[in-house]
Amino acid sequence: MLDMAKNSEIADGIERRTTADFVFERLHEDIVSLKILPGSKLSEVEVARRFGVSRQPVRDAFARLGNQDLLVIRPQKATEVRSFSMEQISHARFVRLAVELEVIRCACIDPDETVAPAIEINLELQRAAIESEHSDRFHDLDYDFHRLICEYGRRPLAFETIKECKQKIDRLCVLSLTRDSRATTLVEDHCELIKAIHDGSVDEALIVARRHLERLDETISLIHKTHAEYFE
Amino acid sequence: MLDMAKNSEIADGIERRTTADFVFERLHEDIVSLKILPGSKLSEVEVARRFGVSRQPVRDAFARLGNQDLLVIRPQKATEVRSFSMEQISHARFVRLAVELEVIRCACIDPDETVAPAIEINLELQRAAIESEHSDRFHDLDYDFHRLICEYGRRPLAFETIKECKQKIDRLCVLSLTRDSRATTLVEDHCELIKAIHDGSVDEALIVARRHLERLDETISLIHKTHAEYFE
DNA sequence: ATTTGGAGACTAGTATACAAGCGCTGTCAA
DNA sequence: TTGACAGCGCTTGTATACTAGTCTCCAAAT
Repeated sequence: MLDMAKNSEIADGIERRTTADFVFERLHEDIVSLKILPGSKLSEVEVARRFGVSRQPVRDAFARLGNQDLLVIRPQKATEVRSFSMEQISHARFVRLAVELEVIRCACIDPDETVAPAIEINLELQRAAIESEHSDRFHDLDYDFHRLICEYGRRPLAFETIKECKQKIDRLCVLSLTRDSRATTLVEDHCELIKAIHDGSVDEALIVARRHLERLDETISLIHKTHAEYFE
Repeated sequence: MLDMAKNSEIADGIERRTTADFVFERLHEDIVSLKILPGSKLSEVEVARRFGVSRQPVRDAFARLGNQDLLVIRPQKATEVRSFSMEQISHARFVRLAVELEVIRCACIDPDETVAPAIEINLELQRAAIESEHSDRFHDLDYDFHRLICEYGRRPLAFETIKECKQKIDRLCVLSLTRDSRATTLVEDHCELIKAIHDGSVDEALIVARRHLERLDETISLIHKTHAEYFE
């Protein structure tokens, strides 16, 4: 309870970390990992008591989470964890697809070849990860892969946008257990994509990318059916 | 000073409006319209005094503006209005382009024809607006046009994303005075775009859209040269 | 002349107290 | 039995006091 005060002091190596930061990160993690389920009510005072802080930093943290669409805050009403909306999920996926496609187009036209080696290494590691069946490891590598693609297309900031979309969808996909079974297919997609970009065949690359991201859709609609209670 | 308290009470027709909302909106407007210039320092107490409220709602408003990248807030340091960054502007334009292209692709493949009449009317009004040289009116219609395109492609939420990007760029473009001279060209773009979509020629539509959004680039780089002091 | 140290006036972060709206629940009357 | 209404406990919103960093400027020492 009180030990967090110490944490917030010791961890300020580069930037000053506030209590609000701490509360925010903890809550964020709990919400994204579904330790706190959609629809749950969160009281400022209750959370404040739990963390041993005053309401103020909790309030700040709530506001930030609200801005990320994770909480719905209404004056004088209990703020609650936002439940999933098929529209929003679909929109996040749409934006991600749009941005990713455009990044790939950039990569085809004017690639930053200094990034190419890193991609090759990443692909190798992906293959290794699925052989040794480290699905967490693969997940990290997949994340890196899409980041590298953005750098390859000289659009590093695009990954920030992609990341935001990804987070919204990932929160949902925590509910899915079929993740790793698809890993092999996903790696194949990645390889095909890189090959197409190397060959400079824009259209082919875009088709592969589209197919790659569409694989999520079945997972999403499956979850929609099996976990309807978390949808609004 | 105190009259705003009344304002916040009378305006809550649909949803409860808080003092923080009020402060946020006022500041937002002032920042976006460049009444408050990039680099300006904003003090919580000073703003609170100016609006005749306590620091708390101002703090909330600051946090929100910070989340929109309009303010840079650092612990124990004066928060200031974020100056423009060419990277961010360019990124916003990139995301907007990506999303808009994908929306148009949707509109070509599976358009919501119930929206078509509204678009026709909008185009007519655009022509009327530039003839009577109402540039503000044209700006509103342009806004509506891009909203309608999203509905036409059955992606209404996409406009929210486009709007966010637009806002970031528009804040910069307030500095430009050459807006209206281009109106005629822009309307022509709009018409061409709609025609291409109607004809179902996806590639043509995408080319037109690309060209349309690229027109912003010269304006942006012009401002970058003439107003370097507002860039970081 | 340059540097350094410290006072004071800033900054934002936090804690606490109070105000005010919403919703439930229990009671009382029809 | 059922409906309405009052009151209470919950929620968040706001105000204020206090803490603690940061900056600036000026004076004193080198």
